[in-house]
Amino acid sequence: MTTEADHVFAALSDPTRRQLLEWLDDEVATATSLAERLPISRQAVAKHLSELSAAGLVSSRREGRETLFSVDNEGLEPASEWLAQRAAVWEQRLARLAKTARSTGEG
Amino acid sequence: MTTEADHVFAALSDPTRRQLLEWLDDEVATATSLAERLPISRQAVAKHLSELSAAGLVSSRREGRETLFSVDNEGLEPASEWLAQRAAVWEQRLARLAKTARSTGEG
DNA sequence: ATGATACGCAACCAACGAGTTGCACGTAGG
DNA sequence: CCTACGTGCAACTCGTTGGTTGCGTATCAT
Repeated sequence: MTTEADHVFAALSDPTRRQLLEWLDDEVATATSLAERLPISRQAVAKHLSELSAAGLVSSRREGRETLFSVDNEGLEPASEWLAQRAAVWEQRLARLAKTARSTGEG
Repeated sequence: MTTEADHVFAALSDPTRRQLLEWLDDEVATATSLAERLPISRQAVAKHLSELSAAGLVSSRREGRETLFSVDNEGLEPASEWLAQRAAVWEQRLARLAKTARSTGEG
């Protein structure tokens, strides 16, 4: 089952892309300005932004000759949902274990 | 900055590996038994399990001629921590926005 | 009009990822 | 002992990915 979570998790697996997301939390920026703070080319950054965009994590709007990128934190939902579900299973299991321990210990 | 989150997110980006984690939530299993439910070879599954292990998401113990894999949900923390922080920034930003809207609207 | 700036597209490359097959080694059981 | 089973390791293929460079084009300012 290939779902959205694939792309979101894949997008987040790269430290450069996570860095970009963190920067874009604070400001709207262009690929060029972001590339200046990184040891890679503008095109490399543009590719990363394109992948983030495909994953629904950033959106862009053209303004004159610039393309402004902004963060789209709602896009994180598929990933955090999956994680939350895992955590739920996990905590539920712990709770059940505790319950069993209590009943066997007290009963 | 290459951190643990890299491997965790990368591990989760593959639907087969997420499936394996979900199965291993319910039971302890061998690579062979898991491969029987998937359209891929045992070795392919073993590789996935190896990657999950490297990411700290599963652990294994040898028992006779079998290798039993079990889930290690604590390994999800680096990923969920990062996501939680993003969510926090996001909500804080919304709260600040709401506050500004209120003050400019009422003041 | 000209030059500088910001962009997008395409080709190319090295490295990695997911998958396969083949084989050798330990272990369980007739 | 011998066979069958389960595993691990290595080699190989093939598509993807992160990176580069080069080029063409649109926009802004002089």
